[in-house]
Amino acid sequence: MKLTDAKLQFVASWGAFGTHWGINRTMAQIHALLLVSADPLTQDDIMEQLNISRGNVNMNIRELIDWALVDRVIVPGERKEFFSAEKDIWKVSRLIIKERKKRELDPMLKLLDQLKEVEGDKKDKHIKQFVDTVSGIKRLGEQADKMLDVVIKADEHWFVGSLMKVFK
Amino acid sequence: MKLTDAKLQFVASWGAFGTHWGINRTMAQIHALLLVSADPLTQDDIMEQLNISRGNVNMNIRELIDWALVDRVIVPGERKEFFSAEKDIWKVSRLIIKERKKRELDPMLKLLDQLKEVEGDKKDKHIKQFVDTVSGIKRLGEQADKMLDVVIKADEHWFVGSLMKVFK
DNA sequence: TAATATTTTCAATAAGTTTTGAAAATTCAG
DNA sequence: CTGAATTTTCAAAACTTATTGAAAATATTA
Repeated sequence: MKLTDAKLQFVASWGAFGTHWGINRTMAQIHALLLVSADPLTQDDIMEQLNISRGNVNMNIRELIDWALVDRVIVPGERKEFFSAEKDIWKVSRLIIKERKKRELDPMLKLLDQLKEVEGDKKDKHIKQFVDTVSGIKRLGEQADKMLDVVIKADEHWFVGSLMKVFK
Repeated sequence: MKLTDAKLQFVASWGAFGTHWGINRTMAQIHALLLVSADPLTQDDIMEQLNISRGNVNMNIRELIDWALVDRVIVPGERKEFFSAEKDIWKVSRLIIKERKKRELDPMLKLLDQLKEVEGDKKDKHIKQFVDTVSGIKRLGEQADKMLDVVIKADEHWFVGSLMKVFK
């Protein structure tokens, strides 16, 4: 397979993949394109390669910068802005985990804490089922939370070396 | 907070949560409702409690059964079908991990394998960047794959006991 | 400073996804 | 078997989300 086709397929698949993870298709595609590009690209490069509008590129690039997955790059002698993706894939995954944890897991744990405080007789089977379910999810979430904190702080070497002993 | 309100809020939040994970809002809401219900419910119960149409309930229940998160329950003397959610939340999370791994991670790894075989001079910086990125993602994916396999097979006791020693 | 290039915004529109509801199919009791 | 209850299907409608593109804002050069 030729490089151009391989890139196209990678970008398309990464985009489809993203949609299963609550990430907008174009954002994932732009990210994929920048990941496999050796040099930084301009908005026009991205517009052209992905066949999308300027506004679309602009908004999604900003979102990627927000997630710290993409950086603005100054190219001396060039007036346009260039963009480049963080290439260390372990760092990328840590950035994504960190952001999603903050946006999703943390608020969910806060809510579950409140819901446990439901009024009524804890012996009543309907109350009991509710409290048990909510508590169970909370315990699971807290374990996930701890685990993700460790992963976020780990580097690849530690991760593969130390953690993977457990996961033989 | 009263049980009825707490349930409503749980169902609504779980639904919103689901949309960040590529899961349709109603499917997540039905799942949430069944999780906190002490007894199995019929399609009519769910229609009434969530204010949604019969067709909608039917399609989403089928999807939940597909994921093995919900079971049809026969209630003796009743003509209608009843539905009940798997209540062990650790088992639930393992079922979800298993299914998403199969549907998403496994195909992605297969694709990455093909893309590594791109034609051309591996010394060329554009080829190199592509191969390096794809290989890096593949390595990450393989570690995740192994780790998830262990988690899928683990029970809560092992998980909390043994894994959490690593994650002090 | 003015002229020009570049980036950003956002209302309108398009595309994609979910939901409805009524008709068709199936199941079940008598 | 018959008829009522129940479940399933799926085309059309409603809703949600993503995209466009042109105008406004900003930055850069001379």
